[in-house]
Amino acid sequence: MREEDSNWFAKWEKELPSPEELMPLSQTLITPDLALAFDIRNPPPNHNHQSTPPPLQTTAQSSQPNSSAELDSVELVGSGGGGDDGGVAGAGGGVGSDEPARTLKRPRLVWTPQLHKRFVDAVAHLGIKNAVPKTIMQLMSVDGLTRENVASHLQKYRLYLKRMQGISSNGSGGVGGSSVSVDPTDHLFASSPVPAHFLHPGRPNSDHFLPFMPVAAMQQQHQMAAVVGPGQGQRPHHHHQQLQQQFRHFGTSPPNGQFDHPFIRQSQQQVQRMGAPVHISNGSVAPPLYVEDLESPRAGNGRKVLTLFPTGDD
DNA sequence: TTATTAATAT
DNA sequence: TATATTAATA
Repeated sequence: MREEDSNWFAKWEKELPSPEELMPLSQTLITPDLALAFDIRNPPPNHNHQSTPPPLQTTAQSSQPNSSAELDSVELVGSGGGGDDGGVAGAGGGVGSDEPARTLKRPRLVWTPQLHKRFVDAVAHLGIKNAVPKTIMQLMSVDGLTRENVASHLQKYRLYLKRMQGISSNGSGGVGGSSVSVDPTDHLFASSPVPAHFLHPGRPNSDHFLPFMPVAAMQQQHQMAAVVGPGQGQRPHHHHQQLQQQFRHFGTSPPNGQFDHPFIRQSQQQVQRMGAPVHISNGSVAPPLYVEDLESPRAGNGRKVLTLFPTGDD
């Protein structure tokens, strides 16, 4: 009975990111606006406090076919609105003179599977209870991520979870049968496993045999700005397999559906991240790490997009 | 003040 | 389409 719970719990825990994965994995999401505002173009010296991981990429990820440097995180695609170019004016040109860095519009954030995974992991760690935008954002430790970003994503994610709950007893063997099934829009969410308790929050005693989502090989977007122009469909994707196993876990929480984390304390403003040297918009900002201008990979119409990906695995 | 949600905008 | 933004509400 309970052991079953422990079962999935252990299973799930295995997938959880280790502290080492979580902390240092801070993504380098830099808002171009911020960068521009600071007029930074080169990476400032890394002021580590003491034990910050160095050069990352410890694993056998030696090959980075990316000739464009190890730009591993940010990618912006210019936009303008297909066919419509008159939108630039205004603040766009004035950047640099004033310090509108405070009220600049950031480019759209692209939720890559990796980023989403961090999101899910964070929520899993926090428990549904504490999984509120602010907290999630803090736990994620992603540079440049705003509460709004998370809130927006969380909203959609919750809807997704709700949809998933709807289909519990669906044998759905028929391929050509009914409809309930994969929504093309759920691909992103499907790329990350959903903790069981997410689906049934108030059901500690459910010995439902969880069908478990086929987390087999899912689609994976490579580093590519997912920009789509109006009329231009973005269909073809790259298929890749991703498998990252991690061990090590902390947090001894009972499989009750929710738990909270002992650490991650937020006083008021100063969030002592476990060591993530990330600080961004929030009163004082430390110069971002680095920015790099990349040419739009394939922006049909050119929409400003910000995509960040982690040190990933390929 | 933040969180949540629906509606709406880009 | 995916994400942002807004407005209303708790």
